Amino acid sequence: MFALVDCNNFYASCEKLFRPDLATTPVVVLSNNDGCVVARSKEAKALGVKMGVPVFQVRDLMRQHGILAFSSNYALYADISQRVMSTLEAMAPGVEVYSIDEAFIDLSGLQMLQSLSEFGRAIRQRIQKWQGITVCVGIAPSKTLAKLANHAAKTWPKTGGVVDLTCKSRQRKLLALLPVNEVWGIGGKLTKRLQQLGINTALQLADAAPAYIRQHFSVVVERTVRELNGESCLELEQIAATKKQIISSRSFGQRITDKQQMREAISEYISRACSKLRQEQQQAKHLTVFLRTSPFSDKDAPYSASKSVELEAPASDTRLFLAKAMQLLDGLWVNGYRYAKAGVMLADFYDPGVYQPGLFDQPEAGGQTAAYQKLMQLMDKLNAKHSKTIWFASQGGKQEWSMKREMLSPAYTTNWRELPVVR
DNA sequence: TCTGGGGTCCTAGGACCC
DNA sequence: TCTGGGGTCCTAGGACCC
Repeated sequence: MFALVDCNNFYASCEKLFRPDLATTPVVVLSNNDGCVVARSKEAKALGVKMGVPVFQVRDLMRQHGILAFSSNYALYADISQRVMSTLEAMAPGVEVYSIDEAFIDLSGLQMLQSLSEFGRAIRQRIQKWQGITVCVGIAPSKTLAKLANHAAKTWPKTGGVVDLTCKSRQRKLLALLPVNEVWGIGGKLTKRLQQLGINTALQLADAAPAYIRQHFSVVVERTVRELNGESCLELEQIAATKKQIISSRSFGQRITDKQQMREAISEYISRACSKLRQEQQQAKHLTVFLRTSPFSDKDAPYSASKSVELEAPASDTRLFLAKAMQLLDGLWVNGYRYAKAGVMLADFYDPGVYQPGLFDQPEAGGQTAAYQKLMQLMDKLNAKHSKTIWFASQGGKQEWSMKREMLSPAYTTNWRELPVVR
């Protein structure tokens, strides 16, 4: 038995947390670069602001109704998220942190102690009281059903924010009400293809023969069908799997047309990616660099390209990756385009020390020495206290291309200088 | 003028092996 | 006239998630 705990309007709720004056104000949170709406308070939803819409398309609507916008403040959201998750971890032995605002809980065994809906309500009350964040709880015998139960808890206030789908007949009642695209794992493309087969509701998908679905789609969709029938196919994953790739990329605050600026941006992304890599205690053997113009502009000439390189041996040395990335950039850069975005990707990971080199391999110059390790450790340590204490000259100082964040709220809980003040 | 970022998994098809 | 069968590995692309 699983519970899915999901924070309501998470980013928007975080923004309101230290702003009681905004309790009933419609609020939206924007994506990086202040580009799209990625979260909406319930007031903003009611006014018809759609998820994912570019801000410039709803500017009038926002002005008209006094909708307040915030730039993404990940330092704040990540910290509040951690507090919510540790509250959950204190209440149940098995917790899988699934995303920044939701977690699955293993309920097996807990039934003996109390009713599951009661447990759901207890979670809700405690997080409301301790973190000031409202959550909804869905309870069911499979993760996919727990997701739907949570959806129901969010949709119908009468439920009090907790829905228990233990009972088969309640499951079917809910499934009949929901269109198939509400099911976890069924996106736009699959919805279309399912509809062509006459499958429109979640219940119709649940009642399809698994073999038939396997034949027309894939094992993934087959698993979804089984899960919808209460057969648990997806386990609780408490230990986060080691990453298989690390991407660092950003759209630019303003278009880049100058190669030197692009070198700075790529250097910045390499530096971030390598520091993440060391945090994971991994080494990477594969590097990709990509850049592109805006896919939305119809008057700019489009250009998108990527190049990759294999290192001779896995590494996590920023300097080594910087050098390789600059070589790749030389092969990618074409004068005359207005570049909108670039990024780097590290892949093909190894635990330090396990890679078996080829007989004739030369270790990359400056790659794996003890001195390098000390240098990187020192850099990481300095930057952990205050990010950007120390950086590579190639990352640039002014970073004129860096992302727009014009409506950023304070890092209330993670920066001494930005603590909320009570007067 | 202005449109996010970071991931995972699966499949099909080609290359290659014996 | 008639030209195999079975398998692995890798990659690109597609789909999904939050």
